[in-house]
Amino acid sequence: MIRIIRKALCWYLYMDWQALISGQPTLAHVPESLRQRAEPWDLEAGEQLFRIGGSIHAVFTVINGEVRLTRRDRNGTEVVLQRSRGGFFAEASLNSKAYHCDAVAAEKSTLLRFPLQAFRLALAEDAGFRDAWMTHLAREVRKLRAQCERLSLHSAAERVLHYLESEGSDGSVALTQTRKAWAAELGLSHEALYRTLKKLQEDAVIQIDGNEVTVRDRFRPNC
Amino acid sequence: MIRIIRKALCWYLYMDWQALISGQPTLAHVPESLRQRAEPWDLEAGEQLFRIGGSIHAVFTVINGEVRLTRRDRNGTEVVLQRSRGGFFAEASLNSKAYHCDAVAAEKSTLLRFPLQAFRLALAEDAGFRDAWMTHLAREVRKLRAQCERLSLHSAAERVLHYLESEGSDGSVALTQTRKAWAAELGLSHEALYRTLKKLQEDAVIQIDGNEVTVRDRFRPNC
DNA sequence: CCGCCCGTATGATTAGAATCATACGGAAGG
DNA sequence: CCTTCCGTATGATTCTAATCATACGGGCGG
Repeated sequence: MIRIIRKALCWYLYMDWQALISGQPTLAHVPESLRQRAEPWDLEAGEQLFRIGGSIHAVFTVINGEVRLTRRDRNGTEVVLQRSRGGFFAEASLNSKAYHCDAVAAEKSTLLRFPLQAFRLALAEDAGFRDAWMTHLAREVRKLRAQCERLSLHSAAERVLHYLESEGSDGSVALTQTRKAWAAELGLSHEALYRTLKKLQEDAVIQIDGNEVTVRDRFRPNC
Repeated sequence: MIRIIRKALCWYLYMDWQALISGQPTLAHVPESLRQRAEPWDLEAGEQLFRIGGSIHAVFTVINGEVRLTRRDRNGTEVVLQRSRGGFFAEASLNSKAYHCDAVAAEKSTLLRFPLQAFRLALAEDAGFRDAWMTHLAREVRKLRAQCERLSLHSAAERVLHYLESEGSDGSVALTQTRKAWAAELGLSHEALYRTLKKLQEDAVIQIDGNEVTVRDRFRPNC
């Protein structure tokens, strides 16, 4: 009887993982032993995951929804350190004893919770998982550095073109998100993005075909 | 004779490493075997480190100066993916075969060059170094995510306060860089930063004492 | 010792994005 | 089927930070 239940559970989790991996490739390398210890966690908007100073018992990844890591200054003003709409967050908590910020679900969200010790053990013992984790972190660093450079640009058009060049292949990007979300990622109001895209199209700098945005050739040097 | 030279070399490198480590704590965990294979590299302004498509033979850390990772779109416009003024850059190249961008020294710079295979070997065999590397990457991710949030803020004052809260301890930061450099990190013109600091001081929101910048208490709730 | 460069600092002007307002259409839900 | 909500889209206005200009002082090299 128990065996049957366990089988059903395994099957359920198998299905689950296939779906998760397609959204987050890093999860493909989570070893079986750690998968079995992962727990789905549903949160309502406003629910708190952990508080600053609290001891760390788990690491999390966002399946859907949004989690915000925040701090309050002594005047009570809230400062958002990080917004996560998918993937791991607070990766540095793996090497910490206590949290350095608060975490709250900004909307109805689903997370996956990995017990800290099990995660650390998996990293220590499974070389494949460890390599995947280092690769994940390195990619994240690369992506974030490019995003910082982009956000340092002062014009909306420059940010859009930087995005196409740095996130796309050969100046072409297939958008996987809404334009409002894209605007937020670019640090622009959605109105500014709509206007900029329109202008860039009119000036024949880019070409938009549904969700496919491409930088056009402008100057064809005589060669 | 060779032994003596080797000894002198070791002494020289030892001195070197102590200085390097104080600037970049991550280097403290580089194992001896890898240290011996590290080579200092001096570059003039404009000199190229590697080209897009080139195969990867080494990883680098910036000792001083500035390195820029760039790409050119097909119209020749240069896009800066990353500027590094200290520390490792292009960490993701550890897991790549070929570079995905160009790298050029933006000014006269000194780097440290680690042969790729030796670096990988050290990561695979030295658990302490590996942990330090993962910690380094995780911290970098944390810092960059906070910086992205900060750059997404639209007002100069908000960025300054966010910086004090996220990079400082208890709302207080000891600046280690010039204000011009700080302005660049905040994505502001230096003029805008000077004005904002002045205004925030006048409004008694912050207090500046040399390089020490602190958020002041404003509302003392009756408690 | 003098001149140059750079960081600091402030004023005037301007460009450009945020904000507020309004509208439309499609999807989801009652 | 109708209502509601959200993403898309555009116009008008406001506001802030970029830009240009100028000035001052300290450090460094000739």
